[in-house]
Amino acid sequence: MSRKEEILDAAVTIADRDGLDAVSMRAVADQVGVTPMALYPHIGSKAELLAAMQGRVLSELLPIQAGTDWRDQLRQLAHASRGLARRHPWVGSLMFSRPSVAPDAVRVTDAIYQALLDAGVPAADVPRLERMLSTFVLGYALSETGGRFGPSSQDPRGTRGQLPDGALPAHTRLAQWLAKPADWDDEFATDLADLERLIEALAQPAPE
Amino acid sequence: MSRKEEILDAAVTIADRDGLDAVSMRAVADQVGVTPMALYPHIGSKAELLAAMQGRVLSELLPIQAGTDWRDQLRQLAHASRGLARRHPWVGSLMFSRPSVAPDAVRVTDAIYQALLDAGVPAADVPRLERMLSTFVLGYALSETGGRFGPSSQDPRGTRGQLPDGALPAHTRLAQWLAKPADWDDEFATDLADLERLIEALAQPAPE
DNA sequence: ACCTGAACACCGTTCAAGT
DNA sequence: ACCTGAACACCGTTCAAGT
Repeated sequence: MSRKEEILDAAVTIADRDGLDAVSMRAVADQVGVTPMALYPHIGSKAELLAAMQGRVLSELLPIQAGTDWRDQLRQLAHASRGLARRHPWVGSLMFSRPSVAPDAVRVTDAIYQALLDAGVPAADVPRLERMLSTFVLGYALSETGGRFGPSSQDPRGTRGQLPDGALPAHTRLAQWLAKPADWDDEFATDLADLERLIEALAQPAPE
Repeated sequence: MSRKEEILDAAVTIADRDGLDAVSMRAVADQVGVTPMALYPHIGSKAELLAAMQGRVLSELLPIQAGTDWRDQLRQLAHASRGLARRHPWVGSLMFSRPSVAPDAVRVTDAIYQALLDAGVPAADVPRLERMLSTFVLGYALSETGGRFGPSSQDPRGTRGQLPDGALPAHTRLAQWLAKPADWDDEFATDLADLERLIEALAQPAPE
């Protein structure tokens, strides 16, 4: 194992255990058993270290088993991406801050393109639709791991007190459904099913 | 203007101009003309300062003009949210890290609920669909401002060299459409139109 | 080539002291 | 109540020096 891989391993371990903020050059160096400055020849800078960490965990999405059904293919990739973000809760925020150009990341994009082509989506719409789907999947995963879907996101009881009566008519009408907590697994699957129908609607009758 | 508002103004000004990383207690204190420790009685901690900044700029989405058409309503809110994220490029990352429970943010959610109810979406599906739509809109905005849609996100020519020939068959097939840069305004509008159709598909014939 | 150690210019926050 | 100033335990990174 090269020193660079050793450094990446240490950084990922720290991020998984203590969060991205705990990944300091000093902490990584400690874990490796070396002085902070010894990291620089191998990783360049902290920004490059973060990019390399992202590339490394994205490889966990591979290999993609070539399915015959585009629906299975997209579902598998979506669930795998969400799983990845749950195993490495820090990766979501990194995904939005740079293009995913690591070779393994581009392979994943290619698989999504292929699934959309198989579905019969016009070639001109494929790149846009890939961005839309990955934006949703990454956004959902980041909402879960980052805290947007956290407690009180559904039940704004505390907030309602600060607002005049009747300021939230739709919340009142939906009180019954806002009361019970969401099942994030179910919701993700249902969202994907809706998006699958969106894809079908865009597909042309003759897929080739 | 209270001291707290003065502090929030200073923090937002710095973040808009130099990015979120430039918002340090020391920098904000400097801008206000006071010592760093003088901020604490007013804002509690840096984490609370960030939350307050988020709440403050979200208020720019108000007031929501009650439109008769749910389509107009959703489109306006989506474009306004994207515009907000472009005026304050730091807000996207904050949105994903905590529930939007500021009173003004809940008003926005209520307007979306109302639009979905007007569209005829079953009440049981409304909260889920609101989360799906806002996840997409916020994710799209963050992709633009954060850098995910940045250069080389579409044309992975550099990466392709690192991969064996034929590793990216779908990219090859789509070369023609991947070559020309995307128009992010157009793409956002097209995505919204697709999502509108998704909403229509979920709507029941009798909206009441 | 690879690593160390001191230094620089920063952080958020605590604490005791001033008015 | 509001603010200051010194201090503590951190940052990322440069630089000169060692092997």
